[in-house]
Amino acid sequence: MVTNKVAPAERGVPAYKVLAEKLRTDIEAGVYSVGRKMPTESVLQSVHNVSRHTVREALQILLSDGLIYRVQGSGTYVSGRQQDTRGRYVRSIGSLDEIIVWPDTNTEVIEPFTVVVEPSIASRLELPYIEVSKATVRRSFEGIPFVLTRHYVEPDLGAKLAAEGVPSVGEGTVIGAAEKLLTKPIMGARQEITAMNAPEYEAELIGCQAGDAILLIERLYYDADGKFVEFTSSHFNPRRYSYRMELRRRGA
Amino acid sequence: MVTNKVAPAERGVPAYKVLAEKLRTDIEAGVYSVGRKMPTESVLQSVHNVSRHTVREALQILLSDGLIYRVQGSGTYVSGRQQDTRGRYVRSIGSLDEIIVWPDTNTEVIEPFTVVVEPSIASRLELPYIEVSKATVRRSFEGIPFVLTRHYVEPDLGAKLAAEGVPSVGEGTVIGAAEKLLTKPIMGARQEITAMNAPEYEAELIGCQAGDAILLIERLYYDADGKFVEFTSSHFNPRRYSYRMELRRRGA
DNA sequence: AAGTGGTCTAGACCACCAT
DNA sequence: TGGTGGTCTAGACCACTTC
Repeated sequence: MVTNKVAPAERGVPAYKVLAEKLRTDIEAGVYSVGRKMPTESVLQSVHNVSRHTVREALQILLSDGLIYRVQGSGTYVSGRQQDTRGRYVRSIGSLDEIIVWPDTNTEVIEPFTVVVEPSIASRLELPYIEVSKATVRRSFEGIPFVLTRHYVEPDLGAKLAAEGVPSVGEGTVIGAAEKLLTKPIMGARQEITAMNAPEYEAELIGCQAGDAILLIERLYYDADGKFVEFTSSHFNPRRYSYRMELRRRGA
Repeated sequence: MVTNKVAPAERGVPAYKVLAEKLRTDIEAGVYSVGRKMPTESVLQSVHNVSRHTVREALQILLSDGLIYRVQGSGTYVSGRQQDTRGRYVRSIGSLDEIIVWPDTNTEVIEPFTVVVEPSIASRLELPYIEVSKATVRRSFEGIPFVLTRHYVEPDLGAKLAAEGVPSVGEGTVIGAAEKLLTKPIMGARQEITAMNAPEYEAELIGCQAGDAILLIERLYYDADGKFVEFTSSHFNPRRYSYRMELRRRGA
């Protein structure tokens, strides 16, 4: 019975993650220069004393992060790409983690959580009734408002959030606060992006004219059980906000 | 020497991809209802007569597509959502691979690749001169046009693509054709989404009125070396197209 | 306690690239 | 032809959920 269970190098952290972190650090430190070859799987295997499978799991992480690319029969190469930003409030969003924190912006409460009757929203959250808790907030960047967001949660959760003073002026997000009150972690969100002509109410709050084209982004957050936790509907002024994301190659 | 090499079920297609496709079809056909449990790894293993590793590779694909989610100790669940695909062409895009193929739509060439002088575009592609090759196409879904796209590549590449009859009527994408002419693979794209009021020319071609809010999506594709290969600018009619994506938790 | 997904090992054959 | 990454098997222990 061969069962060499190699103890993870750190408490509770899987070996492949430890290895991936090490390689990531090496790449960012320039140990393997851009466009050049990385060590082969075989080498990594013996150097770090793990199985090939573990090596491949580590490389898979770097691959899906776009740090490396691989060519069958040839080798593994460092790929690297720079970043840039300026002007408008540009956010690069590729995963949920980047939404839960929303740095450098301020929240302004237009309307705290109160129960309203909105069957279509309740149905989106798959609630067995027609009431939901709704709050409206506005976010600003450098003092200039750029988005109006309506948050919808089930009434119970809305009451708890309201009791904690959420949404609150300053930093933090509603979904971030909601997660702390839940047993299951937020697992993901389904997002839909479209354009619409600004209604008067929204236009005034985000600093544009009625009829101007604005971005509408709707998100449905769900927890690990697949239960929907929050629905948000955000109206963005496109001159003050740009939705940017990086698309990466997956497997092949 | 145990070496049961199970022949892939199809010509050259790996077993895990075949299995993933099968499961995807089943999910979309509603064989496993939303929010309910999928078969366990152990069951899939024996039913499809493959190793557990192969099963996990297949499930990994569905996981990264957001079709399923998994809870340790509990099981695998379908996270799919019913689509309200009435008339609109709804796409769910999470990775580059889903862009390179664009099923069920038709391409119409408005203008083939020709060299034009556009300094701002050339600069976006980081070309050392001000000329670029430009082509304009329109895509339709079920016979109804919904997007007008301008493609920009460096003049050399544009000439080669033109010689191959790209863009062409029918299926296939420009970036897909371009990749075949390159030495390095397409690695990713930087994408920016915003809204604008439709100019007259675009409005007419995508079936809306001038001034209507439309979606503008710009993409800058780059290869494994980080070299920019193509820039595209697409104007979508939001009533006929919806940009949908799944945001997932990364590390946790 | 039983069952599920998460991690890991050892070893094999294959497809492809470089020489 | 030898080396590299791609695919696959068999089996093991672990962490966690569920009963």
